[in-house]
Amino acid sequence: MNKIICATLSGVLEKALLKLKDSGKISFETLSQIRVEPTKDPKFGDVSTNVAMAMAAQANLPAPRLGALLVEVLKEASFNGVVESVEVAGPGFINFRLGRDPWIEVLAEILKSGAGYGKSSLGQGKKILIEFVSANPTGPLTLAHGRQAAVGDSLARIMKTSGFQVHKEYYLNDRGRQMSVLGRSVYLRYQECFGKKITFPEDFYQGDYILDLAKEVVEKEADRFLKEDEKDAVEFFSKYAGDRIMEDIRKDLSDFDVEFDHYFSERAFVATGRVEACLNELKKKGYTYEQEGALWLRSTPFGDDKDRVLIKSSGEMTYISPDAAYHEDKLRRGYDEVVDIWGPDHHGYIPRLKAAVAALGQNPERLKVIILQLATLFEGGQKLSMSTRRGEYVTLRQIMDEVGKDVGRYFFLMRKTDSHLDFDLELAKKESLENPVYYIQYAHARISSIFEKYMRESGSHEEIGLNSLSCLKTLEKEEVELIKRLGLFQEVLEGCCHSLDPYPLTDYLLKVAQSFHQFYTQHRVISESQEKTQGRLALVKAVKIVLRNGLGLLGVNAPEAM
RNA sequence: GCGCCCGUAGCUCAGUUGGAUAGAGCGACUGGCUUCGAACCAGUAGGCCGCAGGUUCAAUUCCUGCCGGGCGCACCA
Repeated sequence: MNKIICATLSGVLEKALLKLKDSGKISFETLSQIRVEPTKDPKFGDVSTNVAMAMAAQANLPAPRLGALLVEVLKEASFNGVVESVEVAGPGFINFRLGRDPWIEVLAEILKSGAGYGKSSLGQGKKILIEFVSANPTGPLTLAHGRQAAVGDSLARIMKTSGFQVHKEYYLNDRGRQMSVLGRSVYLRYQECFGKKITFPEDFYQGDYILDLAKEVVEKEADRFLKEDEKDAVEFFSKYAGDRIMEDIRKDLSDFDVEFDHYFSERAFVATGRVEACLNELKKKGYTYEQEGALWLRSTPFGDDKDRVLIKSSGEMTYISPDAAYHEDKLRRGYDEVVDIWGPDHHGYIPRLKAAVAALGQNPERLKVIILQLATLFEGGQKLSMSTRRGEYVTLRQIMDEVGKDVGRYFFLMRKTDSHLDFDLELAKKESLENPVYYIQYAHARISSIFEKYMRESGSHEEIGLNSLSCLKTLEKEEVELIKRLGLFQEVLEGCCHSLDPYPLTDYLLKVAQSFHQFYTQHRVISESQEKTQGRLALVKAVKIVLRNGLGLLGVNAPEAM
């Protein structure tokens, strides 16, 4: 909430403690850190502190007794109308109840900042590179990519708002074995189109889209690849299929409101010779050795649990070679922190990559990996099983078609990144109270409708603004709760940055909507009293601002009407 | 076997730098629209916070050991 208030109060508390010490009523050596925090339950007042409990042992007094002494001193202090009452409760908490003014200040700040409310300088301009999705261009984006896209993009938006410079990157794995298998898969289907008998290997891409791509080529190029050399043909098909699939991926992302600043091509990167240079550097530093025809990285001294192969005995690079070079490159590009979002199946890869990066002379601490747990799709309590190999999976496109972008994004974000997510399609499709997205959007639409009614009936077109706040002479319980909630916005965003997880914001917005609905059913905004009406319009406008800004960070629309 | 994640209400989950009587949504039950959108609100029922120790004024939270579930431990990516 209002940090200034908390800081002021802790200053006052400190003085009170010293005063008690001077008067000989208590004794202590060092002042333990004073914490003043918003309460979670209004019956404990608005803000509370644990000093009495923290200092009890030193002062050699029971906490409630020390609390009582402090309250006595505090009652004599002047708070300039900020604090209404102070009392000691429970095991020794000192609870403050605030007067009207601090709450009006919170609203003033929101109305003043408008679309900028929520911005902070937490990041101090630190440069962050966040890499996510990075799906191989060998098939459509799936449910799992959808969650990554939602988390990565929303986290980037939140961090930007919190004063970080954020750059979003997609690592395009457009070379290597996978691409060649893709090319071969399409090539086989192509031959099949001309009635040629083929056997389609199990580890090739099974999905229907492979056949679709083959048909496209038949249409455009007719049978010319039947005559061509297989190697040339496969090369063409790899490139063609990869490019076409990538087009679809970009379209999917764009429709999901996820825009990358940069698509980083592995093929182009390898072509620069940087990967080789890194391998040479490792050799030169003596971090490699040859064994059984392969080149190994001595990664164990850097915290890995075994050494890793960089170049296979076949002469091909393993995945780690270009990946280590890529991460070294990212760290050298001048970012303070480099964040990756990976699936849980890659978590074992973290020590390996960090070791490689460290061997290349970069500080592995600057590399942060978010392991995003999987999402399982449910329909009416029934788990939908997926198998990429069999070509049975649900695509992000299907999700968007079925539930829409707003619901999709919100659902992907409504669990911690650490937690497995059950995505209930049936619930997501419901346009009812059970669906949290509608619950929040409904609050926003309701407020819009209040303004519409007000404009219509009063004929006024004046902006409701700061000057209306003075009309709020007194505050009802529900109004205080609502304002208190609104004031927590920045802190919630800071929490998201700290834990690298947009989840807390989804929960917060739900609570803002709840506080609003509670207020709404208890009190009327537009009433007989001009003054009350003006004041409450200012209040709900502030609610609208927070909902809109918050939803925007999640990539969810804030509709005027539903 | 080793590593990571998760065990909290019937179900899905919050509870992030340790705080007061452990919360929310769904489901169940009860009540509230002549009034700004009832896509809403109020109330009731429902708990060995997986188990056992430890750290301290205070542990769902931190540490250790077990139990149960998921995932990983490649010259795959």
